[in-house]
Amino acid sequence: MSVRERKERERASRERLIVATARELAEQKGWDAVTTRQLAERIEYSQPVLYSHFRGKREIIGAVALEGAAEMAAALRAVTSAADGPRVRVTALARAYLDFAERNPAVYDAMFQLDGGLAFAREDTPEPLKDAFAALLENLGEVAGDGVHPALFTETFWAALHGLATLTRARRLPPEDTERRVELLVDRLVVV
Amino acid sequence: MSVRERKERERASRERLIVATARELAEQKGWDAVTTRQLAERIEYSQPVLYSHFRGKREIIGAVALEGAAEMAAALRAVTSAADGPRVRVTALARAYLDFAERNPAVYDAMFQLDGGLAFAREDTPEPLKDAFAALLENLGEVAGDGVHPALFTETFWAALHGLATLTRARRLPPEDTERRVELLVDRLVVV
DNA sequence: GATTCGATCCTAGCACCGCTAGACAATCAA
DNA sequence: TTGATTGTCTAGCGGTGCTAGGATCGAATC
Repeated sequence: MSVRERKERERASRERLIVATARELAEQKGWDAVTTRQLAERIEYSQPVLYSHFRGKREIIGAVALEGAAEMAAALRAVTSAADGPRVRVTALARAYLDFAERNPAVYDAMFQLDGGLAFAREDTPEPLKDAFAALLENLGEVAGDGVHPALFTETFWAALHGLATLTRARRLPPEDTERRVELLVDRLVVV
Repeated sequence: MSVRERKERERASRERLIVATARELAEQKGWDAVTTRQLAERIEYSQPVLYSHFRGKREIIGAVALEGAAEMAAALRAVTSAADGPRVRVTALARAYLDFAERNPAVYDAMFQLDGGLAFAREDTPEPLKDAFAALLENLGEVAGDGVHPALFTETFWAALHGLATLTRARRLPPEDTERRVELLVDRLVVV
């Protein structure tokens, strides 16, 4: 059975290569440049190989999104665990969120802008997505204020961050004042 | 010169037809279905005719975006002028904004998600876009609170609305609680 | 009224896209 | 060694945005 196992390992390894390469290509040249042909050439296999791992391009985007969600959750927890006081934590959280979006625009798009075929806010939502939301909830729930449901507050705060991230990157908002917008958001929304 | 003028009128009329048809098609079947072939067939001309009016698909999206911006500005002013008291006005504004986004998803995408080749937040920004932002600023500036720049406040509030609109439509947020999220946003952000 | 000539529009085609059928080669079991 | 199975590739389908070049048509001139 060891031969079979080796093959399975190799196959899993190639799948990771596909996802990593798609991500890399997307960050370098944008998702438009992530064509099945380009991707196949970069991994040095033919196009149909991609379809033996994923149903199509959509699923590849979804895989990148899941990878990104796990990273984002880790990044958020890293900064919030190092901050003490709810107010300081939330500020750090907001900055880390926007920082992640800015540093990984393609991954962020895969998560929240593109269609990766993933289900959000449901029971069958993939674990990494649930966990990323949980990372937000952990820090935002405690500053929701009396009578405001923690999840609802988290959703609203998240939406505001998402709006800042996307409008800024789409050049709809000038990037200079991002920090002041974050401060305003935290000042007004957070109840300490 | 009357012949020339008639031709110019017809040409302008055809241009409006292209934009209106693109918008209609986008709302019916999504922007992916707005291909130059589909569009050409619907207006009953050949593909190259499109390129005698617009540089390419991007510019057509841009034209739809401008049309949408003018409409949105009008819609926002319509509801805010009928509401008295800053607080009530802002609530009405927020609802009208999200309502516009929900009723005209393709137009909203053209304005804020897709690349229509338009410049935002600059001197050379097209007038309809400036005016749509102005419609927000008119109502939001007065509730920014002391020491907070009206434009900065408007940008932040807008970003929050944009986040709600896009995450909800992309099924990242459950649609049921939209109203409560808006209330929370207005409650916390607005200073009366 | 016939004829030129320029504007206008269409046919045909380019290089690319996502995706897949079917041929082929490599590997395994008997 | 043979036969079946698995894996991968080549080639191709119908689609995309966009454009070159020829046909057509109508206005202006003789």
